[in-house]
Amino acid sequence: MTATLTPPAPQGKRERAKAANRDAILEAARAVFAELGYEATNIRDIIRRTDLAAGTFYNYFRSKEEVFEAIADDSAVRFRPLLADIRATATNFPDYLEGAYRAYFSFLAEQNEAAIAQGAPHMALIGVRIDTPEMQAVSEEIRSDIERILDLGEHDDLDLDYCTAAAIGIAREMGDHMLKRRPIDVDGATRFASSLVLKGVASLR
Amino acid sequence: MTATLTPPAPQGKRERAKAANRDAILEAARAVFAELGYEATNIRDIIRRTDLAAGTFYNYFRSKEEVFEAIADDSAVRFRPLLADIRATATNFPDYLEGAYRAYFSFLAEQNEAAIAQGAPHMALIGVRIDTPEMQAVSEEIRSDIERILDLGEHDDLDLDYCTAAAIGIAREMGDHMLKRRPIDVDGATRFASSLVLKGVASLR
DNA sequence: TGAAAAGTTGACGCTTGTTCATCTTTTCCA
DNA sequence: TGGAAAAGATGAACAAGCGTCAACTTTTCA
Repeated sequence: MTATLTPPAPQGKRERAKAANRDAILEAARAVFAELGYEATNIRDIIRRTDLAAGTFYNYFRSKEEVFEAIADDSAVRFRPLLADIRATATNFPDYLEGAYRAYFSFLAEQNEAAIAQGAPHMALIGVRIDTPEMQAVSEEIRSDIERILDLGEHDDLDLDYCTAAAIGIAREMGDHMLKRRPIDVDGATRFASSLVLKGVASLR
Repeated sequence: MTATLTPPAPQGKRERAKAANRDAILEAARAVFAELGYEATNIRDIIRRTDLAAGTFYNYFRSKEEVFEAIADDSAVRFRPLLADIRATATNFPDYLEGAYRAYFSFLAEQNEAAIAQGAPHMALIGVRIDTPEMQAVSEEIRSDIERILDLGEHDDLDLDYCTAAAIGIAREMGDHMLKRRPIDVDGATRFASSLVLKGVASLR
């Protein structure tokens, strides 16, 4: 699928090896989870796909659950800069909304490109959702983006928290459905989601 | 928490025992998952809370994952009749929407009552979502409810699938947030969700 | 009433998780 | 540049937990 974002400097050999090992484990885990599903996967399956020894796994992750979370977290880490771009560009709410949804739906499509191409054998990661710290950070960014760009005043009683939750819920659920359609229609999903929220929110202020 | 819906007739002794055992396992599993979290729980932890033997577990479920799914499924099974009530009563879209959201949010609050009362020790089941057959059935019911009640014609090009997904995504995500607030505000969540969707959808037709 | 069917039991063998003493590689400073 | 110290990898060994199954108990039914 995709390698983890490499931090800027190619530091000492030790640190590079560490990053590479971590990536190798994540990469292998992604593949195995997709192939066997979460429950059926065991740590030896994961480590066998790398050229590392069993014990090494525990230098990086404490359990299968932790690798799984790291994979999810990793996605959030890679998504953040895309969202930052939108934030930097959009000057009004409609543009922000549309940009953010498009960014998310395209990201999702890319992420699942490989799985989709080979007919989605297990899709282990679709339908099971987890909340990681990085994902929460993204939520909070979106929340403050909305607050700023809508320029919410004292007596605007739009419930910002619910508003963010609703927008994100739409993205998640629609994202799953979008991935199930052929051809994958990022555009349609983006238009649908952004106008729904735009008009819905307008009526709530 | 809550016992599984008991089927009408109290049949032969054998069948009654089977249902009771299954319920006992589900009940124990719910408690243990909530206490230890999913990953930390093992099958013996679950079986120890019942007066059954280890081997008996495998007469009912194949794995920990399967019990987990059964718990989720069970929720959907209990939710369905509530939704059926709404369907039977509501004659227009706004009423249906509001009724369905209220039913869902109250159901959610009740489900988590126990956990909330004791300060939510682990909340193992919040933040991890899974899709079970019963849950998909509920989705499909909602989809056809919307279709019928909006009386979608040939050239209405509202995307029914996305529409359902969006409405459900809002419920799920807002539901999590609602549970985190004190006091729990079913009313506020219901109003927010239903007007958002109502106005949003109106603009999309 | 008793024989067959259904279901339960828990000890056992085997898979998987986790640790750790040892070895290899890298760092860094004289 | 040499070599001691630190960091980290290795995999065999041990521990924990899974899932099976032969024996046993309970229920059904003719």
